[in-house]
Amino acid sequence: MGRRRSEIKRIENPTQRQSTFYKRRDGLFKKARELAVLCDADLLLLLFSASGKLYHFLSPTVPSVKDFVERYEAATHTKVWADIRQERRIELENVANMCDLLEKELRFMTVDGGEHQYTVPSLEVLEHNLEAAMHKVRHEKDRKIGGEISYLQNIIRGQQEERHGLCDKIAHAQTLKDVECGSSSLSNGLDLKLGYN
Amino acid sequence: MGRRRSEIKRIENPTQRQSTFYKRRDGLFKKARELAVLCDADLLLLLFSASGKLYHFLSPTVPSVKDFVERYEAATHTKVWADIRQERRIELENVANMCDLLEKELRFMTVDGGEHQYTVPSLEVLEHNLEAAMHKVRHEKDRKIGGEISYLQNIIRGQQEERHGLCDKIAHAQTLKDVECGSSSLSNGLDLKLGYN
DNA sequence: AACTATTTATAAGA
DNA sequence: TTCTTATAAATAGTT
Repeated sequence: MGRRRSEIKRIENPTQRQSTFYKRRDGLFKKARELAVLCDADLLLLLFSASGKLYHFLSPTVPSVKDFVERYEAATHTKVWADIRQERRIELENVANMCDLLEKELRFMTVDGGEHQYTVPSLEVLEHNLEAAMHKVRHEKDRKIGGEISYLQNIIRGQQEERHGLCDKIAHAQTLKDVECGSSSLSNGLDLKLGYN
Repeated sequence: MGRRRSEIKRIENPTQRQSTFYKRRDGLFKKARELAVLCDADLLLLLFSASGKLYHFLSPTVPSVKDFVERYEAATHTKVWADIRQERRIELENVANMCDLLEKELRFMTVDGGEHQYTVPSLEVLEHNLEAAMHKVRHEKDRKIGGEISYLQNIIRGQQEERHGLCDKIAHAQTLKDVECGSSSLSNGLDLKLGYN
């Protein structure tokens, strides 16, 4: 519909192609809207220009692209996102299984009841592991307690030293006092220097 | 474009609506295809009739609906499936975290090294748990071994009884033989009846 | 973007 | 449905 009949093949002239794109794009969207309204149909139209620009139309009755594609999935039984979901599901199951295993093992090791379905050899492995763990825990505890004790001992030692120092000072002060009281005051400064430096 | 100018509003007559739907659907798809070819554009057109029937068109350059919607996502920054992915990711993370926790705890309990970041009280709890678990494992082992022993004992007992029976029978047979050889054959039947019933 | 000459789409009718 | 056809609408080439 125009001045001349046009073949349906790619328009090589970029200016002409762009012009035609605008006109026909508007026409297409208009037709899409009209169809939706006139015939009570739902439609989604996504359009990328050659330059990558996006134009889209969604009939007003449809809330979102997601809902629409889900409807499409349901209609075609062609699960658009099935692979992603599948991947995720498998990944999740693997982790969950691992988790279950660990939890089961752990539950047996702690106090709550578990199913008594262990064989004697596996129980012996468990016993061995527990014994090893016990030693480890005890060692760790001792180390920690040891550390705390030596920390406290250090504090005490420090305090004792401090106290010693104080005692000495007090003792010295006492001596000075005694000296001061019982002798001449001439040799005071000298005495201090000799005895405490 | 027809015999008369038509308003763009829902066609109430179902027959007419259906007819118009067919015509305009064909027109729309034709226009879509032409636009794609003439202007080198990519487009996706999903259409549901009022009765729920699906018609779709995907420009030949685009391999799938999924790819197209992904392109749409990239263009709009409107993550169509973001929420699903998010949900899954969170779910997965939760399980993985739980798994890590359990594994860490378990690793400490078994032989390999872990980070020594436990406090003394938590080590005492661990020690207590391990002791409890140890008792449980030992008890379970004993129970199993006990069970197997008594099972074997039963078998032995059975075999012993069987052997006893056989011995008796042999002894009896011997007796019979002795009697048969050393006495008259008159009282044979009576002897048997009295002694072994 | 606006203007037409033309082509194309389609409403109504068969 | 599908075809026909009168007419409305779209648009190619042009300005």
